[in-house]
Amino acid sequence: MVKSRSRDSNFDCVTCIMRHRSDWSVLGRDEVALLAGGQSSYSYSAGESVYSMGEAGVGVYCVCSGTVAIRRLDAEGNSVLLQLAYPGDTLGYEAVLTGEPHRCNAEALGPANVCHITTKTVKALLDNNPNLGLQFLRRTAASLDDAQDKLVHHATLSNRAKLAHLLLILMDRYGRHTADGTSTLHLPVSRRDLASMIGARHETVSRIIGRFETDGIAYFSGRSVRIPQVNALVEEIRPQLVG
Amino acid sequence: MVKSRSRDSNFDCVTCIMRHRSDWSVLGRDEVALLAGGQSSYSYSAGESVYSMGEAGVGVYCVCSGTVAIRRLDAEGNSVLLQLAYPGDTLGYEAVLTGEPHRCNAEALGPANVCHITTKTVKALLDNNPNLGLQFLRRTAASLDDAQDKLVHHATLSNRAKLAHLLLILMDRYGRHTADGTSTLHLPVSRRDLASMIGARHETVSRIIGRFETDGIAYFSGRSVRIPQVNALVEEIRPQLVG
DNA sequence: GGGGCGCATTGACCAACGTCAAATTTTGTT
DNA sequence: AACAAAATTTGACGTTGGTCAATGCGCCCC
Repeated sequence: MVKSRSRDSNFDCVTCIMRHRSDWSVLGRDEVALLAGGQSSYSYSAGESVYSMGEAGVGVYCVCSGTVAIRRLDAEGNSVLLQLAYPGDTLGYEAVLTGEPHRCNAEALGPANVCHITTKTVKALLDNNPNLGLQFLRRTAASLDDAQDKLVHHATLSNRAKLAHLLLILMDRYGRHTADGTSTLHLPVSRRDLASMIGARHETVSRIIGRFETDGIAYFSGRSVRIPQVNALVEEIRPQLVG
Repeated sequence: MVKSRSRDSNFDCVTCIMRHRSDWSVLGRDEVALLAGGQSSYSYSAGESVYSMGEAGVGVYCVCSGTVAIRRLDAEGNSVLLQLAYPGDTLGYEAVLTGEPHRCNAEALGPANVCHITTKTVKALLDNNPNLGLQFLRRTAASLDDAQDKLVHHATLSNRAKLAHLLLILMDRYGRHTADGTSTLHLPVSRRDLASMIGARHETVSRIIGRFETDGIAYFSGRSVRIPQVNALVEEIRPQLVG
């Protein structure tokens, strides 16, 4: 609910390194200038909201640094963490395209820089360069694919398997491998969020963590996780192998 | 697995009524002619496959009549019904856009007419008219929104509530209201598919149906459902109302 | 430094749901 | 129409995971 981001002029699309890994990489030199002209950069600290469910879209947002959590709440106030957005990811274009209010909250998980690009600028760029729209389309299709994979997992895996799977995904971005085969991981989210990501209660996650520790699969201390054998997590995902 | 669709020349994009309710409605007269030139219409009967997971995309598909089920299978062969596609819906463009193989199966649930538009034609149209890409983007964003809603439901609702919710959604398309407030519904899918749509086992769905009948909420006979009070289904969705 | 608040852990309990198996109905095919 | 195959229903049983509640921990703000 906090919204006290502060303006930050240190980020600029023209020189932004992340731009080359983002949807905006399809833009030409002139278009990047147009982008830079319609953009403002903001600094967020942990917990600050980028946009909220129900608000009208006033533009799109591009993550320059940090991690942004995309959440949706149901009628009873249960929060589900749907996606983590990383540098280079563009957020909030659904609201701009459809004119509907935002369907999700976007919240910085830690210190983050996020650029805001006005609706007017986005529409001008989409008119100017059709490849930008196709790029958004590819990105959205990938998100849809990801969401559908999650649906399949929710339908077929146990909570234990889903947590193991989630840890493997987080390993890709937050994990470090050491020489002896041990891996460590710094979780970007709370246990409650972990629970909402796999569709379980936070008490259940606590218990699964306890069982992971007694089974020697992963050891948790706060947000630090030590995983002796990454393969052991992979094994957890198969529901039950016959024989 | 069956794939014995038959060519059918009775459908033609130029005269197709569904086109005006589809993504292709953004096309101009010349573009519709181009579309019609790169298109072939096929008749499918129940169970026939439009495309399958793992196949390379050879174009996009537009549903003219009937219902097409979009399914995904996991490693163990569990099938999850992700989406029902109706006349006017366009399928399979992810594979065309990304060059990746199809991630889902598409299968006619009953007699259906589906048009196939070649990759070449689609790419020409996308080049020609940027609005087509934006239209695809809007559609994909809507699908993503839908999938995310399902994720929230999977995380927060009981199977009973999810089945009630699914029946309400199916009512919108397959339901009929009679004068006395009773509604009837002809299910387009089997109990197994119903189960996979809500992430439950088919035995569980059978039991929930039994409880709906003893509770006087809905009466099932084959694929016919009679619902005395639609509102009773709505009540089922709230997890537990305090007081 | 001292509340106060939210997060996390743990225990006890039990309802919901999955698994296995068998019986029954429906559907499709020859 | 008869048969085979698939879908559905039902029962019995065990496990998972949700609920409620109490306690401890960590962090932020005064």
